[in-house]
Amino acid sequence: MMDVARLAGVSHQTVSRVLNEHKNVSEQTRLKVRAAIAELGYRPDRAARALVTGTSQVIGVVTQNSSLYGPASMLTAFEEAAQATGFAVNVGSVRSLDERSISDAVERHLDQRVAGLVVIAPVASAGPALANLHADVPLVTIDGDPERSSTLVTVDQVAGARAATRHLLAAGHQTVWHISGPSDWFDSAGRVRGWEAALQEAGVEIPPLLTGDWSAGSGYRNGQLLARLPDVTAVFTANDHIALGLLRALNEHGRRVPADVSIVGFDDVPEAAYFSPPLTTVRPDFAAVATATLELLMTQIESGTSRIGTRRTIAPMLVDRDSVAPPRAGATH
Amino acid sequence: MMDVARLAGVSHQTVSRVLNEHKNVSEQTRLKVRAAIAELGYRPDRAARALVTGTSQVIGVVTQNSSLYGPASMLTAFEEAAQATGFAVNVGSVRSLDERSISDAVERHLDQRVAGLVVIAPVASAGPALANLHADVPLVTIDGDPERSSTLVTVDQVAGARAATRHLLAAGHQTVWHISGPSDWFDSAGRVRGWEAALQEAGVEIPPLLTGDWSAGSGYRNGQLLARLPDVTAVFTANDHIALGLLRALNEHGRRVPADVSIVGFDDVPEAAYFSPPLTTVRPDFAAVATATLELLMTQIESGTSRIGTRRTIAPMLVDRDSVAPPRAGATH
DNA sequence: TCCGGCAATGTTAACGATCACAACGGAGCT
DNA sequence: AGCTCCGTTGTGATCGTTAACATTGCCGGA
Repeated sequence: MMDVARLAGVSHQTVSRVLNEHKNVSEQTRLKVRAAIAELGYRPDRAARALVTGTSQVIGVVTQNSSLYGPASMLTAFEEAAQATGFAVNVGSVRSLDERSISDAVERHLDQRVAGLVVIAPVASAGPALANLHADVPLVTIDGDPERSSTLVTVDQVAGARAATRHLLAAGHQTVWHISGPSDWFDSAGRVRGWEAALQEAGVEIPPLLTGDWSAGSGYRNGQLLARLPDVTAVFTANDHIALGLLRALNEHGRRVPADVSIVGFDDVPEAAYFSPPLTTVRPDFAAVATATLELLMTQIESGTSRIGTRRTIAPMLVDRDSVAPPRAGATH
Repeated sequence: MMDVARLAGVSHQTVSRVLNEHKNVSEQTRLKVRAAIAELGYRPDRAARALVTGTSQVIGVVTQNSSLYGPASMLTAFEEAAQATGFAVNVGSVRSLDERSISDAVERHLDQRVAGLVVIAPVASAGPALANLHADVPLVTIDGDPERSSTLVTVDQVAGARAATRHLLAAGHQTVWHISGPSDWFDSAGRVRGWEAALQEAGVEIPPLLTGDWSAGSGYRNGQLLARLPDVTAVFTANDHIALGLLRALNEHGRRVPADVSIVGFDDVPEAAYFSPPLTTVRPDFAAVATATLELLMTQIESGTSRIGTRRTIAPMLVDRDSVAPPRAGATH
């Protein structure tokens, strides 16, 4: 930095001012300094800056290391968004989402003096870990606990599930079954509530809930059961992979989709359009989640305030493909 | 740090020595210092350390932002491995893998003074970007250019493809068709070579190559073609998603898998076991790739040397499921 | 006894930026 | 003319750590 200053014939402080785009620098010296910077190929040392300002240009993201489609998509979307603002993204993945693991990951990030923290915390156990966070770091939670998190961005699971269920009902089905995600996930709980709400609104019987774990395997296992119940003509699954497993189970039992059973999934994974048949599903807008998250985080970082109680909800969208059809006349009841 | 020193009744330098596990510190003072650290909840400032040592405890990873299964899996696997060694991981994703984008991402990481760099660079265009890297940062390339990269970890695509092709041949098929990935990917090229080699070794006709782009859609489109060719009884696809699209195309044309056509995929995505039928595929060991990468990188970081010309190849494994069967007697020729 | 050597500890000076404050000079007002 | 104000620039001090070197005290050998 001294070299740049010398070459430009100014003081190091003026160089710093140019770097930080201070207003009170004359156009002339600004140009001189920029020229010197370019000539020497100088780049400011982030560490030195972090040392004196007490904050870095890094955002920490805590997520689970599984390659679940939702969290993974959010991570990349967020990373891309953050890049545009000049912030770097530090990932700290945790193997399981228990309180201890999350606390550890958060601590690691705090160690690194991150400017802000994004926690993708879809399960209840993440709540306490964040509540005990003494430090006043800007923090935004994605898919976190609606009861606890002060700043939260979330996909509107209830609306998505309701749309999926209504879509099946509208096709003429008596009722709709549901294979849910793990019960401790908020996403899962929200989808269950939306499903129930839609059935209730339609004044229709609510079938027993089947529970999965997001995996195709759990869809397959629950499908073994559903395939044996002739009553079942419509199923809403908590995600597309469960739907894939279900598809296979129905296949094996000779029940055709959508002729015998209609299915709606959730997530719209890229392959969903190539299931057999192409899957009607609900698409959450992960890019919008990422953008909203970044926006809220930046507001906190810039204002110096932490934990503004803001909530942002992103509405998902039903993608209609070929896995839904009216029930066969007189098939049930 | 001064506070800790005062409380322990030593100098700040001694505290630093304890922190860095220097040898010449008496057991007694070490304990005193540790106690003081614990009591005050002190944690060293990474930025200050980075400033004086000139290096951080951060590893930068450059990858593409698409959610392709392979790269995404490697990223999480690597992140987890790095965590164990106390290193943080900074992701810099790029939208496309052209030279410019990669250079930019690398520059961003260099700005952050990363201790080492991992580039997941599966396409040829990444080569020049890395070659022009003036700085002497420890660097490991994953799936990079075998001709250029000095330190490289890679899945043995050729071996995997050869195993897949042989498996189909062993089932009794006359020959094996192939739908490849994008032609500028090394992974893709390797799988094509392995496929060709296996056919050649068997002294069997090599059918024309079909080209896809990793997506299920490309599998479907190529499948439209293959489904019309009665000769086709065995197909090896460059990944599982292409296989899924192919499966649907065959389905639509009334060709059954594996009765009429046998398929082998690549990647073993978690859902592959629940395709209809469950997909026989080749599983690369992403965790092993991550471990090897970290190991090579750490060697470079610790020794201070950069770019040791080491190459590590990870052998994949064939996972046999239900998408392969012998051809029907007298089906062809 | 004296001295070299070594282990344990302390002292001072960096590292490279920003911040707080001071200094300068020209414009505009009384 | 003299004063204030403000835009522009420069001058230390400072952030929290490690590196380099200095110091102390004890041990063992000549």
